[in-house]
Amino acid sequence: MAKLETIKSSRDFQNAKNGLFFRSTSFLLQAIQNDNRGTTRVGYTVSKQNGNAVNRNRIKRRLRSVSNLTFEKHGKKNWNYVIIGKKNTLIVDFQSLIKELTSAIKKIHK
RNA sequence: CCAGAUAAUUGGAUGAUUGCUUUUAAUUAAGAGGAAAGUCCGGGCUCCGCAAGGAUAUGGUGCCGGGUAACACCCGGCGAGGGAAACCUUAGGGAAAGUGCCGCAGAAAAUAGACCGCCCUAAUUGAAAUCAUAAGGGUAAGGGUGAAAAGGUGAGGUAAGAGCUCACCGCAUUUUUGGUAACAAUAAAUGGCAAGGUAAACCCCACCAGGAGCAAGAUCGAAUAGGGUUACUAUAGUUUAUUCUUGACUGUAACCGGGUUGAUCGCAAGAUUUGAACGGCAACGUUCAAACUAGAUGAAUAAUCAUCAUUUUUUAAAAAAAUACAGAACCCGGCUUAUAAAUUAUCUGGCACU
RNA sequence: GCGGGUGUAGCUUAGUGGUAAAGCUCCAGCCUUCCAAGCUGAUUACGAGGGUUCGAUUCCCUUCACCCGCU
Repeated sequence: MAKLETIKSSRDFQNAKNGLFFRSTSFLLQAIQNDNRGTTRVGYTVSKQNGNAVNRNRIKRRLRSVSNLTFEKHGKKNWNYVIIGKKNTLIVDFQSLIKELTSAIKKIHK
Protein backbone atom coordinates (compact mmCIF):
# COMPACT_ATOMS: atom_id res chain seq x y z
CA MET A 1 0.00 0.00 0.00
CA ALA A 2 1.48 3.32 -1.05
CA LYS A 3 1.72 6.08 1.43
CA LEU A 4 -0.53 9.09 0.91
CA GLU A 5 1.01 12.50 0.73
CA THR A 6 -0.36 14.91 3.30
CA ILE A 7 -0.92 18.62 2.92
CA LYS A 8 0.99 20.74 5.40
CA SER A 9 1.31 24.28 4.03
CA SER A 10 -1.42 26.72 4.90
CA ARG A 11 -1.58 28.06 1.30
CA ASP A 12 -2.95 24.74 0.04
CA PHE A 13 -5.63 24.78 2.73
CA GLN A 14 -6.62 28.30 1.69
CA ASN A 15 -6.83 27.26 -1.97
CA ALA A 16 -9.06 24.31 -1.11
CA LYS A 17 -11.71 26.65 0.17
CA ASN A 18 -12.28 27.91 -3.40
CA GLY A 19 -12.71 24.42 -4.85
CA LEU A 20 -15.50 21.86 -4.81
CA PHE A 21 -17.42 21.26 -1.59
CA PHE A 22 -19.49 18.36 -0.28
CA ARG A 23 -21.25 17.94 3.06
CA SER A 24 -21.69 14.53 4.68
CA THR A 25 -23.08 13.53 8.05
CA SER A 26 -19.80 12.83 9.78
CA PHE A 27 -17.38 15.08 7.88
CA LEU A 28 -17.02 17.78 5.23
CA LEU A 29 -14.96 17.29 2.07
CA GLN A 30 -13.22 19.87 -0.09
CA ALA A 31 -11.32 19.25 -3.32
CA ILE A 32 -9.31 21.29 -5.86
CA GLN A 33 -7.14 20.48 -8.85
CA ASN A 34 -3.36 20.81 -8.58
CA ASP A 35 -1.20 20.57 -11.73
CA ASN A 36 2.28 19.81 -10.63
CA ARG A 37 2.50 16.43 -9.03
CA GLY A 38 1.36 13.02 -10.12
CA THR A 39 -0.14 12.03 -6.74
CA THR A 40 -3.24 12.64 -4.64
CA ARG A 41 -2.71 14.66 -1.49
CA VAL A 42 -5.00 14.75 1.53
CA GLY A 43 -5.20 17.21 4.44
CA TYR A 44 -7.13 17.07 7.66
CA THR A 45 -8.53 19.95 9.69
CA VAL A 46 -10.28 19.61 13.03
CA SER A 47 -11.38 22.80 14.72
CA LYS A 48 -11.36 23.60 18.42
CA GLN A 49 -15.09 23.16 18.86
CA ASN A 50 -14.70 19.38 18.64
CA GLY A 51 -13.13 18.95 22.09
CA ASN A 52 -9.69 18.92 23.56
CA ALA A 53 -6.50 17.92 21.82
CA VAL A 54 -6.93 14.23 22.52
CA ASN A 55 -10.31 14.01 20.86
CA ARG A 56 -9.15 16.12 17.96
CA ASN A 57 -6.17 13.90 17.39
CA ARG A 58 -8.32 10.80 17.58
CA ILE A 59 -10.58 12.27 14.87
CA LYS A 60 -7.53 12.91 12.74
CA ARG A 61 -6.20 9.41 13.22
CA ARG A 62 -9.51 7.81 12.28
CA LEU A 63 -9.80 9.98 9.18
CA ARG A 64 -6.25 9.13 8.23
CA SER A 65 -6.82 5.39 8.46
CA VAL A 66 -10.06 5.68 6.48
CA SER A 67 -8.48 7.73 3.74
CA ASN A 68 -5.57 5.31 3.46
CA LEU A 69 -8.04 2.59 2.49
CA THR A 70 -10.19 4.61 0.09
CA PHE A 71 -8.20 7.21 -1.75
CA GLU A 72 -5.91 4.78 -3.52
CA LYS A 73 -8.86 3.23 -5.37
CA HIS A 74 -11.25 6.13 -5.79
CA GLY A 75 -9.19 9.32 -5.55
CA LYS A 76 -8.06 11.14 -8.69
CA LYS A 77 -4.48 12.13 -9.33
CA ASN A 78 -3.33 15.75 -9.30
CA TRP A 79 -6.08 16.64 -6.86
CA ASN A 80 -5.87 18.01 -3.32
CA TYR A 81 -8.49 16.85 -0.85
CA VAL A 82 -9.25 18.42 2.55
CA ILE A 83 -11.39 16.57 5.09
CA ILE A 84 -12.91 18.57 7.93
CA GLY A 85 -13.76 16.45 10.97
CA LYS A 86 -16.88 16.74 13.13
CA LYS A 87 -17.95 15.26 16.43
CA ASN A 88 -19.76 12.41 14.69
CA THR A 89 -16.45 11.14 13.36
CA LEU A 90 -15.72 9.62 16.77
CA ILE A 91 -19.09 7.90 17.06
CA VAL A 92 -19.75 6.41 13.60
CA ASP A 93 -18.59 2.88 12.73
CA PHE A 94 -15.45 2.37 10.79
CA GLN A 95 -17.13 0.49 7.91
CA SER A 96 -19.81 3.12 7.42
CA LEU A 97 -17.13 5.83 7.40
CA ILE A 98 -15.47 4.08 4.48
CA LYS A 99 -18.78 3.93 2.61
CA GLU A 100 -19.42 7.57 3.26
CA LEU A 101 -16.02 8.61 1.97
CA THR A 102 -16.26 6.58 -1.22
CA SER A 103 -19.70 7.94 -2.00
CA ALA A 104 -18.54 11.45 -1.16
CA ILE A 105 -15.60 11.23 -3.52
CA LYS A 106 -17.84 10.02 -6.33
CA LYS A 107 -20.42 12.74 -5.75
CA ILE A 108 -17.89 15.55 -5.56
CA HIS A 109 -16.51 14.78 -9.05
CA LYS A 110 -19.85 14.95 -10.91
C1' C B 1 -27.64 -13.23 56.09
C1' C B 2 -28.64 -7.83 56.46
C1' A B 3 -27.05 -2.75 57.66
C1' G B 4 -22.73 0.06 58.39
C1' A B 5 -17.24 1.76 59.67
C1' U B 6 -12.01 1.76 58.48
C1' A B 7 -7.65 0.43 55.64
C1' A B 8 -5.81 -1.15 50.95
C1' U B 9 -5.63 -2.94 45.74
C1' U B 10 -6.97 -3.29 40.40
C1' G B 11 -8.30 0.43 36.57
C1' G B 12 -9.71 -5.35 31.16
C1' A B 13 -6.02 -9.70 28.96
C1' U B 14 -3.51 -12.15 24.64
C1' G B 15 -2.25 -12.37 19.50
C1' A B 16 -2.03 -10.74 14.16
C1' U B 17 -1.82 -6.85 10.13
C1' U B 18 -1.02 -1.66 8.89
C1' G B 19 0.87 3.02 10.78
C1' C B 20 3.20 7.27 14.29
C1' U B 21 7.38 9.38 17.84
C1' U B 22 12.28 8.67 19.86
C1' U B 23 16.35 5.37 19.27
C1' U B 24 19.45 1.65 16.71
C1' A B 25 24.09 -0.96 12.08
C1' A B 26 19.23 -3.41 11.94
C1' U B 27 11.18 -3.83 12.89
C1' U B 28 16.65 -3.47 17.05
C1' A B 29 14.52 -1.40 21.66
C1' A B 30 11.02 1.63 24.21
C1' G B 31 6.51 4.48 24.13
C1' A B 32 0.80 7.67 28.45
C1' G B 33 -1.89 8.27 34.71
C1' G B 34 -4.06 7.41 39.61
C1' A B 35 -5.38 11.41 39.01
C1' A B 36 -1.01 13.11 33.59
C1' A B 37 -6.59 17.57 35.49
C1' G B 38 -7.33 22.09 38.81
C1' U B 39 -2.89 25.41 39.54
C1' C B 40 -4.42 25.51 45.72
C1' C B 41 0.49 25.02 48.56
C1' G B 42 5.90 23.47 49.08
C1' G B 43 10.81 22.52 46.87
C1' G B 44 14.79 21.52 43.05
C1' C B 45 16.78 24.21 38.65
C1' U B 46 17.67 29.11 36.04
C1' C B 47 18.04 34.29 35.79
C1' C B 48 17.24 39.13 38.21
C1' G B 49 24.55 43.98 37.47
C1' C B 50 24.62 35.99 40.38
C1' A B 51 24.76 42.18 45.71
C1' A B 52 25.50 42.34 51.84
C1' G B 53 22.94 43.89 56.26
C1' G B 54 19.05 46.43 59.32
C1' A B 55 13.99 48.49 60.02
C1' U B 56 8.92 48.84 58.33
C1' A B 57 4.93 47.32 55.39
C1' U B 58 2.33 43.17 53.05
C1' G B 59 1.01 38.07 52.99
C1' G B 60 0.78 33.40 55.42
C1' U B 61 0.82 29.90 59.57
C1' G B 62 -1.17 29.24 64.76
C1' C B 63 -3.04 22.76 70.79
C1' C B 64 1.54 19.34 71.82
C1' G B 65 5.42 15.94 70.09
C1' G B 66 7.63 13.74 65.83
C1' G B 67 8.60 13.02 60.16
C1' U B 68 10.40 15.59 55.80
C1' A B 69 14.58 18.92 51.07
C1' A B 70 10.27 21.85 52.39
C1' C B 71 5.11 22.73 53.28
C1' A B 72 -1.16 25.25 54.41
C1' C B 73 1.36 18.10 53.89
C1' C B 74 1.81 13.35 56.80
C1' C B 75 1.99 10.33 61.55
C1' G B 76 1.03 9.80 66.86
C1' G B 77 -1.32 12.09 71.03
C1' C B 78 -4.48 16.01 73.86
C1' G B 79 -8.95 19.08 74.19
C1' A B 80 -13.94 20.18 71.99
C1' G B 81 -18.19 18.43 69.09
C1' G B 82 -21.20 14.35 66.50
C1' G B 83 -22.86 9.00 66.42
C1' A B 84 -26.43 3.37 69.55
C1' A B 85 -21.42 1.41 68.25
C1' A B 86 -17.23 0.48 65.05
C1' C B 87 -15.67 5.36 64.22
C1' C B 88 -15.82 10.44 62.24
C1' U B 89 -15.08 16.01 62.21
C1' U B 90 -12.03 19.90 64.07
C1' A B 91 -7.97 27.49 61.07
C1' G B 92 -7.95 24.59 68.38
C1' G B 93 -2.76 31.08 70.72
C1' G B 94 -4.51 35.89 73.25
C1' A B 95 -11.13 39.03 75.05
C1' A B 96 -8.12 42.37 82.98
C1' A B 97 -3.13 46.01 75.96
C1' G B 98 -6.65 48.92 73.21
C1' U B 99 -10.79 49.98 69.51
C1' G B 100 -15.28 48.37 67.21
C1' C B 101 -19.98 45.40 66.66
C1' C B 102 -24.15 42.67 69.21
C1' G B 103 -30.60 44.19 64.29
C1' C B 104 -35.83 42.95 66.27
C1' A B 105 -37.52 41.80 71.11
C1' G B 106 -36.50 43.07 76.12
C1' A B 107 -36.31 46.96 82.21
C1' A B 108 -31.29 46.26 80.90
C1' A B 109 -26.75 43.91 75.36
C1' A B 110 -21.77 46.08 79.13
C1' U B 111 -18.25 51.41 83.44
C1' A B 112 -23.88 45.91 84.20
C1' G B 113 -28.90 47.21 85.58
C1' A B 114 -34.01 47.63 88.38
C1' C B 115 -39.68 47.53 84.46
C1' C B 116 -43.49 44.33 86.64
C1' G B 117 -42.47 42.57 91.47
C1' C B 118 -41.45 40.96 97.13
C1' C B 119 -40.76 43.27 102.06
C1' C B 120 -40.22 47.15 106.03
C1' U B 121 -40.92 52.21 108.10
C1' A B 122 -43.78 56.28 109.64
C1' A B 123 -48.02 59.32 107.27
C1' U B 124 -53.01 60.17 104.88
C1' U B 125 -57.92 58.16 103.25
C1' G B 126 -61.40 54.20 104.12
C1' A B 127 -61.55 50.81 107.95
C1' A B 128 -62.57 45.00 112.07
C1' A B 129 -58.86 42.69 109.32
C1' U B 130 -57.48 43.91 104.61
C1' C B 131 -56.86 47.03 100.32
C1' A B 132 -55.33 51.58 97.70
C1' U B 133 -52.10 56.20 97.29
C1' A B 134 -47.58 58.99 97.19
C1' A B 135 -42.47 59.32 100.15
C1' G B 136 -37.93 56.89 102.20
C1' G B 137 -35.28 52.32 102.54
C1' G B 138 -34.00 46.82 101.87
C1' U B 139 -33.77 42.92 98.05
C1' A B 140 -32.72 40.35 93.40
C1' A B 141 -36.28 34.80 94.92
C1' G B 142 -40.21 35.00 90.78
C1' G B 143 -42.00 37.16 85.60
C1' G B 144 -41.50 37.87 80.38
C1' U B 145 -37.42 38.85 75.87
C1' G B 146 -33.43 36.90 73.32
C1' A B 147 -28.40 33.13 70.29
C1' A B 148 -26.52 35.22 74.83
C1' A B 149 -28.74 38.28 81.11
C1' A B 150 -22.88 38.09 87.54
C1' G B 151 -23.25 28.97 89.07
C1' G B 152 -27.34 24.51 89.58
C1' U B 153 -30.54 21.26 93.00
C1' G B 154 -32.26 20.63 98.03
C1' A B 155 -32.40 22.17 103.17
C1' G B 156 -31.70 25.92 106.86
C1' G B 157 -32.30 31.09 107.48
C1' U B 158 -34.99 35.94 106.93
C1' A B 159 -39.50 41.38 107.41
C1' A B 160 -38.69 39.86 102.33
C1' G B 161 -34.46 37.90 100.33
C1' A B 162 -29.48 36.75 99.21
C1' G B 163 -23.31 31.41 98.89
C1' C B 164 -25.92 34.56 104.06
C1' U B 165 -24.91 29.19 106.00
C1' C B 166 -24.72 23.77 105.00
C1' A B 167 -24.79 19.03 101.72
C1' C B 168 -24.04 17.18 96.70
C1' C B 169 -22.59 18.66 91.69
C1' G B 170 -19.98 22.24 88.71
C1' C B 171 -16.02 26.27 88.61
C1' A B 172 -11.34 29.05 89.71
C1' U B 173 -6.33 29.33 92.10
C1' U B 174 -2.11 26.91 94.36
C1' U B 175 0.46 22.48 95.43
C1' U B 176 1.22 17.27 94.51
C1' U B 177 1.28 13.00 91.23
C1' G B 178 1.53 11.04 85.99
C1' G B 179 3.28 12.63 81.12
C1' U B 180 9.08 15.02 76.78
C1' A B 181 4.70 18.28 76.17
C1' A B 182 -0.33 19.69 75.09
C1' C B 183 -2.96 17.99 79.15
C1' A B 184 -5.13 14.69 82.88
C1' A B 185 -6.48 13.21 88.20
C1' U B 186 -13.45 10.63 92.54
C1' A B 187 -5.17 13.51 95.10
C1' A B 188 -4.87 17.68 98.79
C1' A B 189 -5.67 22.69 100.32
C1' U B 190 -7.89 27.47 99.57
C1' G B 191 -11.86 30.60 97.50
C1' G B 192 -18.13 31.53 98.13
C1' C B 193 -18.03 31.88 92.68
C1' A B 194 -15.58 35.76 89.29
C1' A B 195 -15.10 41.97 83.78
C1' G B 196 -20.94 38.21 78.57
C1' G B 197 -20.05 36.91 73.16
C1' U B 198 -17.30 38.03 68.72
C1' A B 199 -10.16 37.76 66.85
C1' A B 200 -12.56 32.96 59.31
C1' A B 201 -13.86 42.17 63.03
C1' C B 202 -9.48 45.53 63.44
C1' C B 203 -5.65 44.11 66.47
C1' C B 204 -1.59 41.89 70.00
C1' C B 205 2.01 37.85 70.50
C1' A B 206 5.19 33.91 68.33
C1' C B 207 7.16 31.79 63.83
C1' C B 208 7.92 31.83 58.26
C1' A B 209 8.55 34.31 53.38
C1' G B 210 13.70 38.80 48.35
C1' G B 211 11.38 38.70 43.07
C1' A B 212 10.34 36.33 38.44
C1' G B 213 9.64 31.96 36.01
C1' C B 214 11.97 26.37 31.27
C1' A B 215 7.94 31.01 26.69
C1' A B 216 13.57 30.65 32.88
C1' G B 217 18.24 30.64 30.64
C1' A B 218 22.78 29.16 27.34
C1' U B 219 25.21 28.42 22.44
C1' C B 220 25.40 28.75 16.95
C1' G B 221 24.12 30.94 12.03
C1' A B 222 21.75 35.02 9.31
C1' A B 223 20.05 40.12 10.00
C1' U B 224 18.49 47.25 8.90
C1' A B 225 23.91 49.82 15.43
C1' G B 226 19.93 49.10 20.49
C1' G B 227 25.57 46.40 23.00
C1' G B 228 30.62 45.30 25.35
C1' U B 229 35.76 46.66 27.41
C1' U B 230 39.14 50.36 29.50
C1' A B 231 40.04 55.29 31.67
C1' C B 232 37.93 59.80 34.07
C1' U B 233 34.24 62.92 36.65
C1' A B 234 29.93 63.83 39.59
C1' U B 235 26.68 62.59 43.92
C1' A B 236 21.39 63.86 40.38
C1' G B 237 18.77 59.37 39.06
C1' U B 238 18.28 53.76 38.86
C1' U B 239 19.10 49.10 41.56
C1' U B 240 11.14 44.73 40.55
C1' A B 241 6.86 46.76 48.00
C1' U B 242 9.06 51.22 51.08
C1' U B 243 13.24 53.23 53.59
C1' C B 244 18.49 53.49 55.69
C1' U B 245 23.97 52.15 55.29
C1' U B 246 27.67 50.03 52.02
C1' G B 247 28.40 48.42 46.97
C1' A B 248 27.11 48.53 41.55
C1' C B 249 25.12 51.01 37.09
C1' U B 250 23.45 55.36 34.05
C1' G B 251 27.38 60.34 32.07
C1' U B 252 32.10 61.74 28.80
C1' A B 253 36.37 59.90 25.74
C1' A B 254 38.91 55.89 23.12
C1' C B 255 38.71 50.92 21.20
C1' C B 256 35.95 46.47 19.77
C1' G B 257 32.08 44.92 16.84
C1' G B 258 25.97 42.98 14.68
C1' G B 259 19.18 42.73 17.91
C1' U B 260 13.31 40.47 16.63
C1' U B 261 13.63 34.90 13.63
C1' G B 262 15.38 29.76 13.18
C1' A B 263 18.11 25.54 14.99
C1' U B 264 20.54 23.02 19.07
C1' C B 265 21.12 22.52 24.29
C1' G B 266 18.37 23.03 28.86
C1' C B 267 15.42 17.61 28.48
C1' A B 268 15.14 12.71 31.26
C1' A B 269 20.57 8.82 36.25
C1' G B 270 16.83 11.07 39.78
C1' A B 271 14.92 13.94 47.29
C1' U B 272 14.61 7.57 40.83
C1' U B 273 12.31 2.43 40.73
C1' U B 274 12.13 -2.70 42.70
C1' G B 275 13.42 -6.30 46.48
C1' A B 276 15.47 -7.82 51.28
C1' A B 277 17.15 -6.93 56.37
C1' C B 278 17.14 -3.74 60.66
C1' G B 279 15.09 0.56 63.81
C1' G B 280 10.34 3.04 64.95
C1' C B 281 3.22 2.39 67.66
C1' A B 282 3.29 5.14 62.90
C1' A B 283 4.63 8.86 59.26
C1' C B 284 9.44 7.59 58.00
C1' G B 285 14.68 6.42 58.36
C1' U B 286 19.42 3.39 57.67
C1' U B 287 22.14 -0.47 55.07
C1' C B 288 22.74 -4.01 51.06
C1' A B 289 21.57 -5.89 46.14
C1' A B 290 19.55 -5.28 41.27
C1' A B 291 17.54 -2.11 37.25
C1' C B 292 17.49 2.20 33.62
C1' U B 293 11.74 2.75 32.69
C1' A B 294 8.03 8.34 27.38
C1' G B 295 10.43 12.83 25.70
C1' A B 296 6.48 15.32 21.27
C1' U B 297 6.71 20.85 19.44
C1' G B 298 0.96 21.90 12.97
C1' A B 299 2.59 18.40 19.08
C1' A B 300 3.76 10.52 18.73
C1' U B 301 1.83 6.72 22.22
C1' A B 302 -2.89 4.70 17.20
C1' A B 303 -6.45 2.05 13.64
C1' U B 304 -8.68 -2.61 12.26
C1' C B 305 -9.60 -7.83 13.16
C1' A B 306 -9.80 -12.41 16.15
C1' U B 307 -10.17 -15.06 20.95
C1' C B 308 -11.10 -14.63 26.12
C1' A B 309 -12.77 -11.91 30.77
C1' U B 310 -16.61 -8.77 33.47
C1' U B 311 -21.54 -6.41 33.55
C1' U B 312 -26.59 -5.60 31.56
C1' U B 313 -30.93 -7.16 28.57
C1' U B 314 -33.75 -11.08 26.14
C1' U B 315 -33.07 -16.27 27.11
C1' A B 316 -33.39 -23.45 26.35
C1' A B 317 -28.70 -22.89 23.89
C1' A B 318 -26.97 -18.53 22.07
C1' A B 319 -27.11 -13.49 20.46
C1' A B 320 -26.78 -8.17 21.11
C1' A B 321 -24.91 -3.97 23.70
C1' A B 322 -21.50 -1.87 27.08
C1' U B 323 -16.34 -1.81 29.66
C1' A B 324 -15.43 4.67 33.94
C1' C B 325 -12.79 9.39 34.84
C1' A B 326 -9.87 10.99 31.56
C1' G B 327 -4.35 12.26 27.65
C1' A B 328 2.56 13.74 29.76
C1' A B 329 5.04 19.02 27.80
C1' C B 330 11.35 21.16 32.93
C1' C B 331 11.14 17.75 37.17
C1' C B 332 9.64 16.14 42.11
C1' G B 333 6.52 16.13 47.29
C1' G B 334 1.50 17.05 48.79
C1' C B 335 -3.73 18.89 48.70
C1' U B 336 -8.40 19.25 46.05
C1' U B 337 -11.78 17.61 42.42
C1' A B 338 -13.62 13.57 38.59
C1' U B 339 -14.05 8.11 38.43
C1' A B 340 -17.92 2.29 35.38
C1' A B 341 -16.99 -1.99 37.84
C1' A B 342 -14.49 -5.56 40.80
C1' U B 343 -11.51 -7.59 44.95
C1' U B 344 -9.13 -8.28 49.93
C1' A B 345 -8.51 -7.67 55.29
C1' U B 346 -10.12 -6.00 60.16
C1' C B 347 -14.04 -4.08 63.22
C1' U B 348 -19.36 -2.52 65.00
C1' G B 349 -24.71 -3.37 65.40
C1' G B 350 -29.06 -6.49 64.29
C1' C B 351 -31.55 -11.24 63.03
C1' A B 352 -31.43 -16.72 62.76
C1' C B 353 -29.19 -21.47 64.22
C1' U B 354 -25.83 -24.41 67.39
C1' G C 1 3.20 27.10 30.82
C1' C C 2 2.57 31.51 34.26
C1' G C 3 -0.17 35.69 36.41
C1' G C 4 -4.77 38.55 37.41
C1' G C 5 -10.08 39.55 37.60
C1' U C 6 -15.68 38.96 37.49
C1' G C 7 -20.32 36.15 38.68
C1' U C 8 -26.87 40.07 42.09
C1' A C 9 -34.31 40.36 38.47
C1' G C 10 -35.13 39.12 31.20
C1' C C 11 -30.94 43.47 30.47
C1' U C 12 -27.66 47.44 32.79
C1' U C 13 -25.82 48.65 37.43
C1' A C 14 -26.12 49.69 43.40
C1' G C 15 -25.37 47.50 48.17
C1' U C 16 -22.65 45.31 52.24
C1' G C 17 -22.60 41.09 58.84
C1' G C 18 -29.42 42.05 60.63
C1' U C 19 -32.61 39.06 55.28
C1' A C 20 -31.78 43.14 48.74
C1' A C 21 -32.24 48.86 45.81
C1' A C 22 -32.85 51.66 41.18
C1' G C 23 -33.62 52.33 35.82
C1' C C 24 -35.18 49.86 31.31
C1' U C 25 -38.14 45.45 29.80
C1' C C 26 -42.54 42.26 30.61
C1' C C 27 -47.78 41.80 32.70
C1' A C 28 -52.49 44.13 34.51
C1' G C 29 -55.40 48.57 35.19
C1' C C 30 -56.38 54.08 34.37
C1' C C 31 -56.09 57.92 30.54
C1' U C 32 -57.06 58.16 24.74
C1' U C 33 -61.57 57.20 19.15
C1' C C 34 -56.76 54.10 18.77
C1' C C 35 -51.25 54.02 19.49
C1' A C 36 -47.20 56.41 21.93
C1' A C 37 -46.04 59.28 26.24
C1' G C 38 -47.82 59.72 31.36
C1' C C 39 -49.93 57.62 36.20
C1' U C 40 -50.86 53.24 39.52
C1' G C 41 -49.94 48.23 40.93
C1' A C 42 -47.64 43.48 40.63
C1' U C 43 -43.95 39.38 39.15
C1' U C 44 -38.96 37.74 38.95
C1' A C 45 -32.55 37.41 41.56
C1' C C 46 -27.19 37.12 45.29
C1' G C 47 -23.16 30.83 40.04
C1' A C 48 -22.78 25.80 43.23
C1' G C 49 -21.24 23.14 47.88
C1' G C 50 -19.19 23.34 52.81
C1' G C 51 -17.37 26.11 57.27
C1' U C 52 -17.03 30.49 61.06
C1' U C 53 -21.19 33.19 63.41
C1' C C 54 -27.18 33.81 67.21
C1' G C 55 -27.56 35.27 61.94
C1' A C 56 -23.60 35.19 55.54
C1' U C 57 -25.10 38.32 49.19
C1' U C 58 -21.04 40.17 52.45
C1' C C 59 -15.84 36.72 56.09
C1' C C 60 -12.89 31.89 54.96
C1' C C 61 -12.16 27.24 52.00
C1' U C 62 -13.33 24.12 47.78
C1' U C 63 -15.51 24.00 43.04
C1' C C 64 -17.95 25.63 38.18
C1' A C 65 -18.39 29.13 34.21
C1' C C 66 -16.56 33.41 31.76
C1' C C 67 -13.00 37.36 30.69
C1' C C 68 -8.07 39.72 30.41
C1' G C 69 -2.68 39.94 30.28
C1' C C 70 2.52 37.77 29.57
C1' U C 71 4.54 35.11 24.69
